[in-house]
Amino acid sequence: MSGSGHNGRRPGAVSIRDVAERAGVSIATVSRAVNSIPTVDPELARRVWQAIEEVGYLPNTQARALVSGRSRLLGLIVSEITNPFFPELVQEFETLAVAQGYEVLIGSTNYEPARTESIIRRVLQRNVDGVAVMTFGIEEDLVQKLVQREFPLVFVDAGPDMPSIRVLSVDYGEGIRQAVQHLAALGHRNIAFLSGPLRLRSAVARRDAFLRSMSDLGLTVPSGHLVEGDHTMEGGIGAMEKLVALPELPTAVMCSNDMTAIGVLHALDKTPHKVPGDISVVGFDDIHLAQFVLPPLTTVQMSCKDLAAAAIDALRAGIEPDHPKASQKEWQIPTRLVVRKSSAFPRGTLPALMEHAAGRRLNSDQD
Amino acid sequence: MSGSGHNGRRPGAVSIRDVAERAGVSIATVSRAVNSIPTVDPELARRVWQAIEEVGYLPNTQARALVSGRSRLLGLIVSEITNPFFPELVQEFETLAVAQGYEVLIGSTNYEPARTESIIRRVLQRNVDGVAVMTFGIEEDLVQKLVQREFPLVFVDAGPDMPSIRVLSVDYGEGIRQAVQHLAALGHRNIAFLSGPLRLRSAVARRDAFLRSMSDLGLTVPSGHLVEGDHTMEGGIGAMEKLVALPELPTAVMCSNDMTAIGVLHALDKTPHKVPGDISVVGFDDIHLAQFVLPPLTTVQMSCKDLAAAAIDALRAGIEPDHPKASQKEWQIPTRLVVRKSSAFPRGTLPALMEHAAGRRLNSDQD
DNA sequence: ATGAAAGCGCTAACAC
DNA sequence: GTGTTAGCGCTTTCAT
Repeated sequence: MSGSGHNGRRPGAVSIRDVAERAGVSIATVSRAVNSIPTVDPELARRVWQAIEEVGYLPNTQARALVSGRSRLLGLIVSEITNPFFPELVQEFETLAVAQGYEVLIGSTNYEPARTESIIRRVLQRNVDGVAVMTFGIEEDLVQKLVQREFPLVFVDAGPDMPSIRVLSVDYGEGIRQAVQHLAALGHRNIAFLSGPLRLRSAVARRDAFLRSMSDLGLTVPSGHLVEGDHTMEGGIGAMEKLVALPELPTAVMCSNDMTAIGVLHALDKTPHKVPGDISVVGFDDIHLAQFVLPPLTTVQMSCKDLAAAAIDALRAGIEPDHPKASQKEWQIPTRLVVRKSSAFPRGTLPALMEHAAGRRLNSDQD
Repeated sequence: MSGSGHNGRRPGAVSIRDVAERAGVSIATVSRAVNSIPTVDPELARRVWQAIEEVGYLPNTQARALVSGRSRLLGLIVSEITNPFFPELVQEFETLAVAQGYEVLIGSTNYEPARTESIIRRVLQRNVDGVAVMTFGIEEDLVQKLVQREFPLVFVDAGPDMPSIRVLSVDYGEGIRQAVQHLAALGHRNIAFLSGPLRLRSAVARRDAFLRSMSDLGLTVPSGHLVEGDHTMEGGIGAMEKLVALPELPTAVMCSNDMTAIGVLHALDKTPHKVPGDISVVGFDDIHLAQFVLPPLTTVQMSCKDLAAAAIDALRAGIEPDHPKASQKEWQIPTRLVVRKSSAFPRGTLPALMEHAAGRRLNSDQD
């Protein structure tokens, strides 16, 4: 075994030299075989692969990264990994990244500047090839430091207009319009909206999309029916309690995300109001949990898979010099309504009186 | 700028040579200053740090790892990142690791051999310093390959008896005993158990702890009241539906994890049985969600923070030659009952008749 | 206390 | 087509 330098090298470790020696070739040939360079003699290649097998060789990623200048490491920055939406995103991102030969360095900011700072440093030091910032909000410092180093960067919704920056543009409008139209078609005229924290760009975008959809239909939203939440279940409970305390209750509530909607379900469970009989509830995100709450949640789907796939595609476009989409700057992410059981006719409408017959046809998901 | 080799070095990157040049010292001195070697002249050190500041130098982790033989990378292998327990664990693990100067390479096996295989390869190639296997089950191949390379390894519950392996020993018995005694004290005699998938060592341990606690109290469990679930909400729903179909319903149901218990809550919501009026439900894990379901879940807490802290401590004990606990092989993880609102007197018992008065005193959590 | 130089494992240019 | 070699950025001897 060749490795016996001054350092604490792991005893079991095997280097390219061990393979070369065993196969009776030079280390360059081993390297070429490993990297599938076509010009290597088939017979030699065979010997190399056999030697690799025999000694259990695995190329050292650090060394590769050092010499090639590419770490094959992708940074993924999310706000909080405890919010159920993010693990699903992380999972998809990781799966796709690994499938494409990349590793993922995850950091969650928790909206804390200190953590954000630390993540940036780590990402820089590990020399990641690119960073996807999926915080759904602007973190100014973060942008600054990263932009300055000319890292390929992907943002959601946001994005200073710089050459190294690509943007995933979520089409909030489409899904939310579908949802509002769905509720309006059922007969709802009085629809409240529980927003996310308005410092988040995406929360503002969702709220605005809702207001636009409403006014397009000639519907108005009294200011009391626009409540700011914080994208947590607790926030949803709090926001709904505010709504319930109002003299006039809306017949439907749309939420900026599913966790908020689930909070609404919980808050209403403590009141005599039934979902969807008295109040319809619509979420946003379509997290896994949404299908399993009671009643199953009607929600606007923003597919984690779409998001993750687009993020990686955009990142690679920035990383790999001759990627087909190297000059593309924007990736569109669609959204769409998924109708389940938390939305129905408002009580007292004619369709509601005919509920048994009509409900089957109009409010159908899987039946 | 020194860096202009043959490779695609990032334009903004700054190397140790740039700092040395700027400070008018050798790269060795820069290295020493950066690593706080005491023998470096204070004045020179000051100049070095100033230069570092000016050029925005960050040491390249790959190079450091290559020469030192230590990557300061910790592998964390979990079963499925979509199960809510794991993100919480990952979050804690990551926070603690970063605070202690380590990075985390996460992999989720999803119980798929192909993914497991890929994770091992990645972990080996990135030359992680140690791996925490928190899958709560044995994955034979995984153990084999990792053990063979003499990686410092941490397992939960399991663990072949090898020098490089440390074990986190979760004390399932204590928390589960507390839970069973809690239910028995309330008057329950007929307690069912919904286990996890029995191929998981930890699921078997939980079930056995339950059975032991029951027999210690002289209580028996008819075989129909022992149902195998799969640690998902869907599984909990399915298992509870089986139980409901039985001629004699238990008055309390203990579950192998919280997701199963939440499934039980959902299943019962579709029946006339009320929780906790008709049936008490107890979970295991104490995930974040447990406090927010309806009713808030009485559960056995296995603290993620404890688990993560112990895992990192154990890993470092194996990695760092003169760690105080270098020879310790086992870390104890306590569990404890957290009483919330999903457990109460069985209907028809005397205490239940006096519920209003007694419930306050005996079934208290935060009131 | 400081600098020169070797070398970690690998890739890529260059020579043959 | 293959081997030799320089060098990625850094730490760590070994001289001084």
